[in-house]
Amino acid sequence: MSRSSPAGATGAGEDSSAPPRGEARPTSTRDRILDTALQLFTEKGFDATTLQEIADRLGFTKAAIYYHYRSKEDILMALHMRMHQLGVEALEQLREQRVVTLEMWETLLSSLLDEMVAQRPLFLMHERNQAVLERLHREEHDAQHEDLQVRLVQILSDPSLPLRDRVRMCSSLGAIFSVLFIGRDALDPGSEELAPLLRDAIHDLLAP
Amino acid sequence: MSRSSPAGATGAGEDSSAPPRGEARPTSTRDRILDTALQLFTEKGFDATTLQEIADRLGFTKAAIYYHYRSKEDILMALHMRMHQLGVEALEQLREQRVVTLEMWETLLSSLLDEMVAQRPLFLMHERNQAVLERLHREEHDAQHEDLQVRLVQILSDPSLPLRDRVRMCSSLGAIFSVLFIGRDALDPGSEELAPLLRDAIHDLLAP
DNA sequence: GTCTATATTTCGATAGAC
DNA sequence: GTCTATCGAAATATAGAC
Repeated sequence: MSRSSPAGATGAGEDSSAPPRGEARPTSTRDRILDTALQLFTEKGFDATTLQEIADRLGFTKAAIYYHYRSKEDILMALHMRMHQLGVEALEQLREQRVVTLEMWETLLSSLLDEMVAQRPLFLMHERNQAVLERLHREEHDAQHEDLQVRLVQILSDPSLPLRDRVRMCSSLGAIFSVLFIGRDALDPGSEELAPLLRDAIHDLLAP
Repeated sequence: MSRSSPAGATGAGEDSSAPPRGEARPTSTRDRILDTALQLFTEKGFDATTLQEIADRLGFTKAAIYYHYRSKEDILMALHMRMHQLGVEALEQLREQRVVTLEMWETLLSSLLDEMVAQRPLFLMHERNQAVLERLHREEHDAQHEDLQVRLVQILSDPSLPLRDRVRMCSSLGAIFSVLFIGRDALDPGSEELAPLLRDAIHDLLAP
């Protein structure tokens, strides 16, 4: 408990004091661990990934990781927080809104789509490790976790909206996920044509 | 290798000789293990579930499970096969089809929706354990696994279809998943109103 | 078919040198 | 910050009695 190392007591909080403000991003070891973990957690799943493998891929030993993170779960949480932040920023748009209209939802999904395309690996990892992440979630209700998902459920549950509209809001969200994840081997997600076509589909779905 | 027990060499094949053809389904121990595993794999994930827990919940010991299944993975595979069978039957409809039209896709999704509603726990487990299942998949290319997903990718990749249509086919599939899984806490999946509304949404998505 | 051990292995985590 | 070495805790799987 009395260490003077990066693995400090913040749990999984991203180090907000991004220190080396340079041009050729030095990529801290801490971040390199995160990147490698992201790959492996996605490929094999969190539980099936060992710290040994992460260390091997980075060229040092398992023990070194513990200088940077307190536990394996901490690494996962750090990744989760990265993504969580993106989602929170997206939902920020409709903070304060009493009621969410179909138009607002469409706007929201449009920016969410951009973010997901840009950060697909992160979302993919999340998708493929739902069970573990939800377990960690349960064990950490201490946090400020008015989580993303809670807010989403809140919106989609709003009884002042017709069920029809809520079904379509949910469906349009699913459309994004399916094209980026289910269809990731069938529809080239890098293609420039894809996003506009998906936006069109979403638009049709949300038309009154 | 020379056992005379149910855990025989079939790997994970469902016992196709459904023996006790009675009215009050005796529910074999083999099936009860499967049901319990389904619950736990969904709640906590495959890796985080121990055979001990499964046994506890069933009221006998870990060792007894090994009489019925050769390994923990075998249990997962048996569950996977249950679901796989459903998907194969659904896709059977468009076996022989040179090209899949939007109309055919809509019909397919309609029956898929029925099946998914009826077997939601099974699909939910699958959704929440993608990483493990894909890993097992890789290690078992020996099987007849022209898997479901392969066939799906095949259809959604068909270059003779406009990209626009393929995006919408994929989106409509995602709509089902999202309403049944993402929105499972927001939109009561048991509701009678839900399926028709979802079908309407899918129809709009697939309109030419 | 189910039990009581027990073998075996793997992996997260720590201690302490450098 | 990274290393070697090791501890300790599961958890899968097996052996053999009942």
